[in-house]
Amino acid sequence: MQRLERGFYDRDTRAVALDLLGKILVRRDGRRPRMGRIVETEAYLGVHDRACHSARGRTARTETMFGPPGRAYVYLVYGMHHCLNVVTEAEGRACAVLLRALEPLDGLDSRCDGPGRLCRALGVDRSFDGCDLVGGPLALMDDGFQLPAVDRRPRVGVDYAGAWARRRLRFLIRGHPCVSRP
DNA sequence: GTCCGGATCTTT
DNA sequence: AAGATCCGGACA
Repeated sequence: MQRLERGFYDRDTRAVALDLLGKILVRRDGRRPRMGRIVETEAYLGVHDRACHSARGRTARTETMFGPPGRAYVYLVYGMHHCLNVVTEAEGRACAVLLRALEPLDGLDSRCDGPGRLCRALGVDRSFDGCDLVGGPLALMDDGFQLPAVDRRPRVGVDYAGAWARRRLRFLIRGHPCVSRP
């Protein structure tokens, strides 16, 4: 099982969102590692994407997205749920992939279908914003899993984004029971 | 300073 | 179908 390196993230965001399907997210904190397989992602394409946070400009909250690829961008939605994203492409492009659902593999007792549940299960909160996925306590691994058929759908909860809301930038493993919605 | 709406989840 | 709950961003 091999940890994904910087170059994996420094690529087209849609390619990263697709290739993250089937990879394993690991949270190490000195106890038993918690891990799950990624079954659903969404691509956010930078400052021109009206659904992407970076489209409203560079601020303290979105600073991490504007930084180098391979770091975690974590934010709070609806005042109560955290969302974990992976920064992609070259520094300054401000693109990211949202991790929406995992199939629990080890050390996880609760469901991870949905970005909020995923973060709660792994104990990820805003203190993880900016944390390096190539070298930190949060890691993405490749275990050679062969990806089955993939479906593409419009992203969830971004209806305000006009034409961008209709683009099929959500990727999921077809028919997988752990996706957040069919 | 005030106001508004959200990349959600749980409960009814 | 609705409520919880709060921060960032937009205005003034």
